[in-house]
Formats: sequence, structure tokens, C-alpha cells
Amino acid sequence: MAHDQVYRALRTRILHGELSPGQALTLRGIGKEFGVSMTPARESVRRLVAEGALFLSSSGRVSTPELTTERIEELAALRALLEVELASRALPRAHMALIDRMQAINGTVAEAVAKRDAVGYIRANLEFHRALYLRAQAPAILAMAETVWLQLGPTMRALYGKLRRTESPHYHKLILAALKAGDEPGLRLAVRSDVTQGLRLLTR
Amino acid sequence: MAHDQVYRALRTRILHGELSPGQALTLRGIGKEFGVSMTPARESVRRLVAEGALFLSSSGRVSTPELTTERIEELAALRALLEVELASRALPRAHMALIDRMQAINGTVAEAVAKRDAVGYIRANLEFHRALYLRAQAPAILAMAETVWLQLGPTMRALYGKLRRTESPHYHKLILAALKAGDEPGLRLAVRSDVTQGLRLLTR
DNA sequence: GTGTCGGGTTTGTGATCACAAAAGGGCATG
DNA sequence: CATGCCCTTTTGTGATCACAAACCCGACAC
Repeated sequence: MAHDQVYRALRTRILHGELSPGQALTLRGIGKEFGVSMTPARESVRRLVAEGALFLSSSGRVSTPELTTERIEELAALRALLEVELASRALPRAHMALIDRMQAINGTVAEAVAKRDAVGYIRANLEFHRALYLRAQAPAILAMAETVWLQLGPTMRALYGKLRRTESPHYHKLILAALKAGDEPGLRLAVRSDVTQGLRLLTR
Repeated sequence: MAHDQVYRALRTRILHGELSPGQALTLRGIGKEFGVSMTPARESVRRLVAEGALFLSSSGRVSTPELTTERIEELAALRALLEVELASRALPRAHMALIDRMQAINGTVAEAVAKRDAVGYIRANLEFHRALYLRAQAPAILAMAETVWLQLGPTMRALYGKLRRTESPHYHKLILAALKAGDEPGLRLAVRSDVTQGLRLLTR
């Protein structure tokens, strides 16, 4: 059970962008921080490496990945593919209660943007998307989308650290509008734009 | 380095459908088979679990997954999404040499079908697809497609064990034809059909 | 015949250790 | 002042062990 707690803690840390790209980790360091031996630390690290959340150098050293532009573009394309599908599947099941909740979450997103709180922004943004995708009833696809998020975690932090915007995310409003209208093509376009938009800044 | 060899061996075994769904594995058994201790056996197993290739029961027991119909359908949808994208990206770079090679591989597929060799069929089939997708120059997407294959490995074995066909795969010919003609919509449809066709049998 | 209980056995978990390879830093040399 | 080398320290790897939980199977009771 120990390795699972370590795994979960590291995972959310990476997912929420609390680690910068290229940041090094050591097994003994992790073990010490969580009060366990190297064994569970190693297991959780290996698992995160398997998911692409951490990078394992040829000498066995572990760090968060520093993504190349090409890889970022690929991951953005993956997000677009997977999340458009998820949104599309969720649409018929998206009732008013869900849309209200997403609207509330979007308020949190706006707050985080205003406060320049990168981690808060990323977390709220993920929550916004996940709230919708959970309705798709497609756990395998959602899991795959989450591993893509995981791989982008540290990079996202770097991205929003550079961002100068203080206005609330435009495409989230389009997503909500399309949901309300039951407009599938509009939803697909809005999700694709939202997902692609941010990453586009990084690749130039 | 020991755990990597174990990992790779188990991975190809699963990928090629050499293990039936629900087959149990033990750490000590794996260690004994490969002449290593439990430690590297555990690491490789945990990695395969993270990739969805193995299933970890709540009590820690490990086995190949027995997929539900819903999950098979989802994984089929994922294959369709990812592989259509990969094929589409590969198309502009698919020269005659590649098509020739794919045609040769398709001969191997036909042989395996004729001999009722499930493992040979799966392996040749994967090789056929991978030959094309490698040209897409999209390692992240390809890696994701491969983990989907991995999850389906044991199930595929069960599927082709039940199959009665002895004719060579029809959709592979359509894929080759679309490649030769540079026909992108045709290619997308052919790949989608090929990927969906087999799994469709299982879900009914 | 069916169900339940018990004990021996199998199995996973996490800690610890010895070892080798890599990294980092200080020193000498050009 | 820069560069290469060597030694110390750090770090990952794999083996082994003690322990607890789960499992299996046979016996017993109803």
C-alpha cells in the first residue's frame, strides 16, 4: 500500500504542474520524503516512467521530461483526438446540472488566471475537462487522455509561467455554449481549439 | 538491466497473444523462469500493469486482463482513432518500397491464417500495421497505439482461436490499394474497417 | 450433498544490504 | 584561465529476508 500513496502523491504533483521540466528526483530522496524505503519509491517511479510522466536517463537517473517541440505537437494532437471524442460521447448525457457545475469550475479557472496561480489554473482546467469527459462513460479513453495530461504536466507549468493573459479562457465559454445548444460540430471544434490553443504558444 | 529483459520478454508474449485472458502469473515464477530474483520480476510486472497489459487484483495477484465487452469496444474505438490518424500521416511518405514490404508482410499474414496459427497471425498483422505507422514519424501516437494493442493481446488470441476464416484479410488489400492510389479518405476508411472488423465479432 | 471452518502453503510487500556505475568537485597540468 | 584526471560521494540495481495476507484443499458438521 505504501507505494500507492507515493505514486498518487507524485502523480498529482506532476499532473498539476508543481514540478518544472527537467527536475531531477532520487529514489532515496523520495523515500525519505514519504518515510518509506527505496523499494516503494522505485515502484512508483517506474510506474510513472511507464506512463511517460517521468523520464529515465540511460544511467537510471530519473527526472521530469523536457519535451521537444515535435513531441509537444504530437501530444497536442493526441489531446485533440481523444478529447474531441470524449466530448462528443458526453454530449448526449450532458444535463443542466453538469453544465452548471462546469460553469462553477470555470469560475475557479478565472480566479486562478487572475491570481496568476499556475498550479491552480492547471488543476481547475483539468477539473473542467474531466467533469465533462466523465459523462462519456469511456474509462479507457479517459485514462489515455489523462496519461497525455500527465506527460504535459511539467511543460504546462512552464507554459503558464510565461503567459501574460489575465482574461478567463475564451474557448471554455464556447464549450459551454455548444453543450447548452446540443451542437455537436460546435462542441468538437470548441474542444479542439481549447486543447490546441495553449500548446500552440509553446511550439513557436 | 535484468528487469528490462524480463519486461521485454513478457511484453512480446502478451502482445503476440501467447497468454490467454485471465492467466495468472507469480513473481517468484517469473523470477525463476528468467533466472532473476523477485525484484526485477516485480518491476517488469508493475510496468506492464501500468500499461494495462496485466491486471492487478486488489490482493496483489497479477494476471492477464479479461476484458468486458464495453472495454473491448472502447479499445477498438481507440485503435480506430489512433491508427486512422497514423495512417493518414504516413500516407504522404509511403513510397513504393514500403508498399512492397507491406505486401510481403501480408503474405506472411495469409500464411498464418491458412495454418490457423493465431500467434503468427497476430504478430504478422501487427508488423503490417507498424510498418505503415512508422512512416508517420509520430512516436508518441504510435506508442499509445501499441499500448492499446498490448491491452488487447490476450483477447486477440481468444478471438482468433474462435475464428473459422481461412481467407487472407480483405481490408489489408483495401489499405494497400488506397496507399497506391494516394487516396486519403479511402485509406482512413480501410484502416478503420480493418481495425474494427475483428473486434466486432467478439462483442456479439 | 452442501456449506463452512481450519491449517498449511503460496504469494506479494517493504526493508535492508552489497555492489557497481555515474556524478560532482577539487587539484594538477597545460 | 581552461582542461583533463582522480577520488569521494551519490545513486540505481538486484538479492535476500521477515512478515502478513490471501489462497487452496481437505475434513467436518449439518
